Amino acid sequence: MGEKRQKRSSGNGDFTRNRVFEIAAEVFHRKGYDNTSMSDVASAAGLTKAGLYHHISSKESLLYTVLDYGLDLTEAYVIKPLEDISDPLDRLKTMIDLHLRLVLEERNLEVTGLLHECKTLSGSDRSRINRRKKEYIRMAASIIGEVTKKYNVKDVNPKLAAYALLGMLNWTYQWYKVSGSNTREEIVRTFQRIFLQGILGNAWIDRQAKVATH
Amino acid sequence: MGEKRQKRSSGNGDFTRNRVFEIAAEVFHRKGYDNTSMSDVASAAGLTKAGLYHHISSKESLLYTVLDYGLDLTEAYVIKPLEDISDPLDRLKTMIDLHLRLVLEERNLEVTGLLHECKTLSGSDRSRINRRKKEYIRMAASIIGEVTKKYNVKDVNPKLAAYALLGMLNWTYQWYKVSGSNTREEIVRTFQRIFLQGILGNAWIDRQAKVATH
DNA sequence: TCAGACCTACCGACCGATCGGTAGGTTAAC
DNA sequence: GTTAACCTACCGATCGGTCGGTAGGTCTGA
Repeated sequence: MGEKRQKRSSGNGDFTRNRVFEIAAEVFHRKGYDNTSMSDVASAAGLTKAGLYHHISSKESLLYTVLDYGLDLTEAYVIKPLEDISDPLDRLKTMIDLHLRLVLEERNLEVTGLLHECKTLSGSDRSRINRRKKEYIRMAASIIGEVTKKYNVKDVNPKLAAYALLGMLNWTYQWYKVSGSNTREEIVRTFQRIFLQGILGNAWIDRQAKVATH
Repeated sequence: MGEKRQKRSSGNGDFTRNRVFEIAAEVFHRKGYDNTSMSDVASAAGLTKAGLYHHISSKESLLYTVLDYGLDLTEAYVIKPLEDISDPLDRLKTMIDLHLRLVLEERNLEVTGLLHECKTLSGSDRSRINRRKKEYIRMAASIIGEVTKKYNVKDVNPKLAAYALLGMLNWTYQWYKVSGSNTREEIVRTFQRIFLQGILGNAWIDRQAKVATH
């Protein structure tokens, strides 16, 4: 947001367009999508409404772009890095870490926070977003399933556990303040402990004891 | 919702008013507050807009009433019953049970689900709602603190744990379907296990073993 | 090199629709 | 006849979106 205002010229279309997306994400997050008028977005971007509409086609498409970008972030910052981790428990532990770092980062929070209130999207747009969200849940449940299998935990439904975990992680946007008293590291540590000890029990406790003596 | 349409008459004011609140909660929940027009609420209640305004003073006050009622429900269905339970662990376990039963009940979901998107409220209304919400968080953290103290758990921050728990519980409104494959009982059992074993570890496992042999 | 065609980027003014809310009248019960 | 419970008809404001037009850069050909 610290970028200098560019002189009007041809050829910097993508620059302005991306700037519009960033600003729209911030304004939508701050005021809520429905409470944000296109004039609000325009003036926050240093444009008039007509000027804004030169870059986008509709308010809804603007929201869709922002939400889709939020899912791109999730893929880049969480899903992709996990592919390199072979041990299920390490993968799950890292997933909690990366997911929290994503949603607690101020710049990303503006985007990812919006993902939970996309009722406004209609038809195909909404189902495209929902499909990507469900894929993420599926991934989480799959990791949890591998972990419980490896440690022989029988009485945990992976899908339900995934819902519990995503609730813990995503709910942070309701209470986390960057300037608050909880550091990100403390949150990560606490949530990892609650969830992993929660599903694994003794297996987790033994492992922690082993790590401590090394 | 199954109530017969009443003939116009004097003296049934409270009846109609409460009906308006219930219907407004349902419509707000289904379409979102900002996307719901007062004509929508009115026609859902079998009134015209002017007729609706005979019973309420503004759209915002209507939302406030609904949210406040949601917190009344929480107090009646969760907070009050807990006061009779002296053992901290029992109290925490029961709280998870009651909270889930509250938010998974279709009729209440319409009201409690709205509590998470009250950005629209302005000034004193919002702070009044937020105060009651914070009181609930404080209560949860306090119970957790008692439990960890009793079982000598040192490395769990009760406030952070409370946020984790409320995340698990409240996030259900994002995925729970009454007709879905998970029964309420299964959800309650799983969430109790994950959270209680998550913060207590061996103490919880030992206790479960003891209960099983009795 | 320079005129002119063409482009992107943007603006002021405006549109139809819809919003929350109201003024003032009507009906029915007591 | 008073009053609660509604109605029809309307208001000003604001919404998402568009229109015609313009400033100024770029490309092309003579």
